[in-house]
Amino acid sequence: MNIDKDLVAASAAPLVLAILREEESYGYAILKRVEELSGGELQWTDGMLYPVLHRLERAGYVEASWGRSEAGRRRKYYRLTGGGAKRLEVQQRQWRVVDRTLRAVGFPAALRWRAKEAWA
Amino acid sequence: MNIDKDLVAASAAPLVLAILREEESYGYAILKRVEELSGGELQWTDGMLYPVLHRLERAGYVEASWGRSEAGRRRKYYRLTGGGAKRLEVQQRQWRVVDRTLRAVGFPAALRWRAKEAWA
DNA sequence: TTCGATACCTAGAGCCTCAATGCATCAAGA
DNA sequence: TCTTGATGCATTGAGGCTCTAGGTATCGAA
Repeated sequence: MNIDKDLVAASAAPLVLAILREEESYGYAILKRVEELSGGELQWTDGMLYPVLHRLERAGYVEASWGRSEAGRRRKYYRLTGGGAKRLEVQQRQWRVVDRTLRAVGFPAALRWRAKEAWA
Repeated sequence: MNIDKDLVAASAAPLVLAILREEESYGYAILKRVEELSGGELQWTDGMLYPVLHRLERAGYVEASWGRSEAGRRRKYYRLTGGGAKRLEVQQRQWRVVDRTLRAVGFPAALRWRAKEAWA
């Protein structure tokens, strides 16, 4: 599904931070994780993700370090910092406020997220 | 509550369209309605709303016409068009996809919206 | 007459996404 | 051996958006 630019912009940072809260990860894997989490509906391009990661790093919400895959490819691993965790909580609160407001004016609630197998 | 720029950008058009789906309205009243719907958490400035309304009009999602209040002040009334209604449905679907994805990665569900009197 | 609420609008700074492009490695298959 | 697809990181330029700050004007009440 095509998602509006603004909505992508609003959800990119929170989604990345929340993914890194699960465990540290790297660009390409984050891309795949987003696709998986959304049941294939969200498909980010790498060209939009890397600037987001760099911005989060500049802001101190994530830290990066170079590593390697088992196969030998270089990877840049990102970890959530303490500040990033706090930031994520703020974003969650903000998201809730907006989501509640939209529901109040007739936006339908999200359907329950079906188990992953439902798409397999 | 302060809401991030990107989240405001993402929610502004859907919220305005949804408000106009209730009934036709004008700038100042929309501002008040947003505050009311959000329980006071969202406080838009007029400087951000008017450009949004103009953009929606250019896009054909709303139509405008001048009127007057009982007291005689001039008002520009906006109505949702057929295209705007369709657009709103698309935005609702998009919002749901993103919201579900965020929940899948640990975002808390919105608390049930309490009755308006709860804030009075 | 002055102030707060009502009511509209715009300009410029600054920020962001997106598409396109580039570089490089690895595994698999022709 | 060579090519292709997946993996992996990054930047640039065009275009679009919000936000702050400002401007104009009317009405009712103090």
